[in-house]
Amino acid sequence: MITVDGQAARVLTAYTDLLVERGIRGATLEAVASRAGLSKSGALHHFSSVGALRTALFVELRAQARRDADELRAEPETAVRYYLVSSLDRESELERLIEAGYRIAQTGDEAALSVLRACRDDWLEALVAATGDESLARMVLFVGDGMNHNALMSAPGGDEVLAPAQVEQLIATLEGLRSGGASA
Amino acid sequence: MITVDGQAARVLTAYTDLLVERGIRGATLEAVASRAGLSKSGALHHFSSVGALRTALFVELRAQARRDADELRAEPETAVRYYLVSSLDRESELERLIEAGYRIAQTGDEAALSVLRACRDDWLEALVAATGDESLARMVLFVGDGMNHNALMSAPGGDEVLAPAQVEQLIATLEGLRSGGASA
DNA sequence: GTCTATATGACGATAGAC
DNA sequence: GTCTATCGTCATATAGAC
Repeated sequence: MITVDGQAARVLTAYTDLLVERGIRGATLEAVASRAGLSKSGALHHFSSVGALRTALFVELRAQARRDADELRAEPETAVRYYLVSSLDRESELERLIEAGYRIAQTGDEAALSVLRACRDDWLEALVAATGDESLARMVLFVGDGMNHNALMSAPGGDEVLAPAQVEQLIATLEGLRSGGASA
Repeated sequence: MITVDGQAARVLTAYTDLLVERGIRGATLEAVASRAGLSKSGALHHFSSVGALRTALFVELRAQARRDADELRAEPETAVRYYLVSSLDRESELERLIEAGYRIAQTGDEAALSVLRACRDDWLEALVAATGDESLARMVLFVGDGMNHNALMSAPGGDEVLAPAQVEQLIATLEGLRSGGASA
């Protein structure tokens, strides 16, 4: 967490984790407070309402997404691989924030949708800058979202849809489009 | 609706629509009943509980997905285009059912996840059969999911991320991988 | 800062009249 | 089949003690 400190960060982390692990219905104020080791009122001392907690999550997500897009730009050669591989890293704080934001967005929350759109635009721009090919950048973005979407619905301990070798194959195919120019 | 008739179908349609338009929080029994022109008890006469309503939605989704996969197999030449274009059709009943199922799945509902996985497996198998290329089939699946994901978070009346020309470009690129074999 | 206790409101479900 | 009325539960938020 880079936008909040101390106990507030613990509450925000608990909120994010519960959204990811149990969905909107499981991320109640009581559950969040309990995971952070506080009572409901204790948690509400740090964020004046559940709405304020959501807003804090959006700010954090936006900040981390910007950083991530900057890293993509800094290493244009490995940008495609980096974007796809990190999309699949279910342990990273950024991926957890994205997923949490997405869950909130699915209740119809306009602010969440707006933040997610802004993040996507950051990544698309960074991928365009890194590859110099808008069509390829869009495809990488979509494949990443698609892989992500599928990872989110995999069975708890079940077989992965996407074995490491298959991820490599996807990356190779997309990298092949890069110089080949078979697309545009 | 092919698995239910009459008033029950109206209730199920109302439930699906509300899930899509307002998310889990907006799809309450009262809202569903009201949209179907009934009181809560009136709606509960057709589905004994909200859980039964969910189950009916899963059955309907599964049935329509199977049909759709069969159509993919029946026309292997146009399967890739068909899959991608229909993924973007936000008005189709099947796409609305998928989205509704996905919203339920995000609350942690295991039955919903299981149905969505089954549908995805149907489509993947059908795309493999149609293209004869497992790697390409997976990529088409992911791109479709990614486009879908992005369409879901577009602003109400805002600019689309994906202009028709860009969709055509994506389809052309993926079709190009089909015979070219640059991937496998 | 953190707690307990409580007010207020929404939701799902049932009872019983028509 | 459909309604009105009501109960039980759970969520957010506030009041006030420590």
